[in-house]
Amino acid sequence: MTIKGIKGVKDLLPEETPRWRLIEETARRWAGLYGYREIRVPIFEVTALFARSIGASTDIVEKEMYTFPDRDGTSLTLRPEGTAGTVRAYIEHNRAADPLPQKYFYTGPMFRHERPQAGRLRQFHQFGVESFGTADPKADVEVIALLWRFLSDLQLPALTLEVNNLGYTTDREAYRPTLVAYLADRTAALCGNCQRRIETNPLRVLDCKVPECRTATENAPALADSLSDKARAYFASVLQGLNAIGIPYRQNHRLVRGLDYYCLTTFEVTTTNLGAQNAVGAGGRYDGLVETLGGPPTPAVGFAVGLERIAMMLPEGASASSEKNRTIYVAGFGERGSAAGLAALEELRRAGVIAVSDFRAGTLKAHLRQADRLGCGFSLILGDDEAQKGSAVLRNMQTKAQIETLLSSLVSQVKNSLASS
RNA sequence: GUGGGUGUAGCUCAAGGGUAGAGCGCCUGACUGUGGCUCAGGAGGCUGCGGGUUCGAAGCCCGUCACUCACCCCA
Repeated sequence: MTIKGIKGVKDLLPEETPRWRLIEETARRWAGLYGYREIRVPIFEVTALFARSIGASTDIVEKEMYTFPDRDGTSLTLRPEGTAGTVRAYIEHNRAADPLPQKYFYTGPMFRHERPQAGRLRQFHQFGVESFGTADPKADVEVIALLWRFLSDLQLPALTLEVNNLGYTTDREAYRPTLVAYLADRTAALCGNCQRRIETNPLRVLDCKVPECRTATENAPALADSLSDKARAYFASVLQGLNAIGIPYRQNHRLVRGLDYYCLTTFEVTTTNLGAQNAVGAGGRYDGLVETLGGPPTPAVGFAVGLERIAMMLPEGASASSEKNRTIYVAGFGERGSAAGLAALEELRRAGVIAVSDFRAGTLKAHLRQADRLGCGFSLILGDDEAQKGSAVLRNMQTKAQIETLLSSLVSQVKNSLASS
């Protein structure tokens, strides 16, 4: 029995990595343009970190974490998301004491033990940003703008931005009983899951996709109606900011995030063709989290996007710039020719020219076939005859034009040809 | 955790009880030092695995594993 990869964990083969580089480079570029700096935090942390930040009763913590004991018995967990570790690092290094705006981005693998399906894996990748220490609604606007510009730049189809106001914790605590009372009156009309949710997470009932639940909650009391003036004013400023900079959004009063730490602004960007999933990225404000994890009271906003989901949506031909036509294939054959070819390869590479060869090929025909398959712009033909003369033949693979060049002036000749093609 | 679908050549898929096939890809030759195109030839399979039914199983039955989609939940 040969060893295979783990369920829900995928290899990215060389054919696909250019698409991924395009996504990652675009993400880094936009994050940089907005003044976010990269942070790299560990891929695993003490389990308690995630339990405390994400929320002990969320699905992620209850049943989806890769948790294992360290040798001394400490419970460790592969990170299921990026915010917890970033916050931990922020606190641990006392970044609050630094007078600069604390704006971070991260990218990397996350782990959740779920049943894999389209757009959902056990090891998946996220890009995310966190803005610490700014309570101004402009910080929310900035984060949303960054998310929107980044995804728009990639030309993902049918992007929609939905925003909602969850209010302050006290607002939700005030609203919860009225919602529960409303739902309790019509449990029969709700799906089984929602009947359970009345206890565990009543707000989520509003976000249920089952049509019966949607109609049943049609006239439910809205969270928006029981928000405090302060929360309303805050959210109004966020919307005003989005209007001012031309970010199109839709208000969705039913939008509820799955993680416990969100407050005030929440948002989600959806798109099509993601199978049953439709969220590419989501985020919100989480003012209480830093304090919950033992840091000073710190306002914060952030988002995360799923890189696999972006990759699924990316137009077919999209990829980072190709290097193929700038590559020169060295066809060294025959005893002296292949020896001279090896030297030429190395010389070209040290001079900054992308140079390749297939050492399995023994004949010129086989070499040129490989050059063609690799899509190289030029081939350097170097057989025994040329080696004897101290020369080589440089062939333009498109035009078939060939020029003979001395090996002593190889690099300059090749660079000239590459530049003029 | 629950349910559906699918497992046949490197890839995409045919064959629905009677010798396992096609397209693409790969290798060789036509072209002995010139790629793509064309033509001719060739290699490649315990039909996921284990049992059962049958004279005979890729096919039917049972089990099992893998992949996949969906529920749940989420990025």
